[in-house]
Amino acid sequence: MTTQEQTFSRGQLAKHTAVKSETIRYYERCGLLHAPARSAGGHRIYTQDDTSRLIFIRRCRELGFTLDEIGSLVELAGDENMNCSQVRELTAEHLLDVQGKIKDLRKMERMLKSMVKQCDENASPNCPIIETLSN
Amino acid sequence: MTTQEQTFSRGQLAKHTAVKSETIRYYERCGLLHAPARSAGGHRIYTQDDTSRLIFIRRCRELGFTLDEIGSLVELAGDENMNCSQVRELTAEHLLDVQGKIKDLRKMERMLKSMVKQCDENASPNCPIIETLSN
DNA sequence: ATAAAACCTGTAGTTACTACAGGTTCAAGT
DNA sequence: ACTTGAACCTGTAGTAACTACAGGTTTTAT
Repeated sequence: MTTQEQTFSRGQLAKHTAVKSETIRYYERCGLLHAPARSAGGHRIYTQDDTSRLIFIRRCRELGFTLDEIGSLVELAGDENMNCSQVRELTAEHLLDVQGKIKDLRKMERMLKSMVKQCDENASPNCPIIETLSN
Repeated sequence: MTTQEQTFSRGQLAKHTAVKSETIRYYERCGLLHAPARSAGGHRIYTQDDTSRLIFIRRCRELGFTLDEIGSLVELAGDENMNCSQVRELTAEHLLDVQGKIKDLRKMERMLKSMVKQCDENASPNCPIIETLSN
């Protein structure tokens, strides 16, 4: 007796994984998801495995990994004799990336804050924000 | 006697403003820069005014404003009876945007840091990063 | 049996550029 | 005056990660 595995339509998979159904199709085109089985009428049929994989992908996206990076992670995750250090390296590299972005944004934040503040304290008819931007 | 104003080719404008020459063409297509005068042979001829405007645009970009937002800012800046409060509002809104992004990135940073740390402390053969991502 | 919801495909739009290809003009040196 | 190489011209396509159609087919529920 084979275990009867649960299957899902694209819409159902979308609900279970919180990934939009159009995005699922997109991930298939990108090669992040395997092409699934099809019904007689041509509708995609997904399995539990697809659910796990898609949730994995979604988590990675939430952490800001690019689809390319996720491709590598998925591959590494599925590798029998997986090299944990490669995963660590990929993650550490991405962390640096994120930290770089934070640094840039904080600089913007400082500038913007000071501009708004200047504006609030301003009495002259000239807009201090425009002045700052024009120099 | 009319003041002889200095003019620039696209490449020269690019050098003066630190904006790439292809980008200048792009900004013109977007309507951020006016279509400039042309030489007999069809080359663009820029003036000091274009320089100022482009530097303004570059500063805005450095602060993370979108081209749409910059369009509004440029317009407001050129308005005789400009409403400073509109500029302030646009800036304050953008500041919130930036702060939101920082918040998101910091969350990612925390997660990624903890994943890398787990990995470093790990002795088991399973990769803790992959485990975390798979749940 | 019917009707609505969900699905199918392929394509085009989004942001802010960047990178050609294939041709023309300009500036400098001889 | 002539030549040559750099800079310019146009239009189009590519990037990332989706999203949003249009126009048609299948499933599902009543």
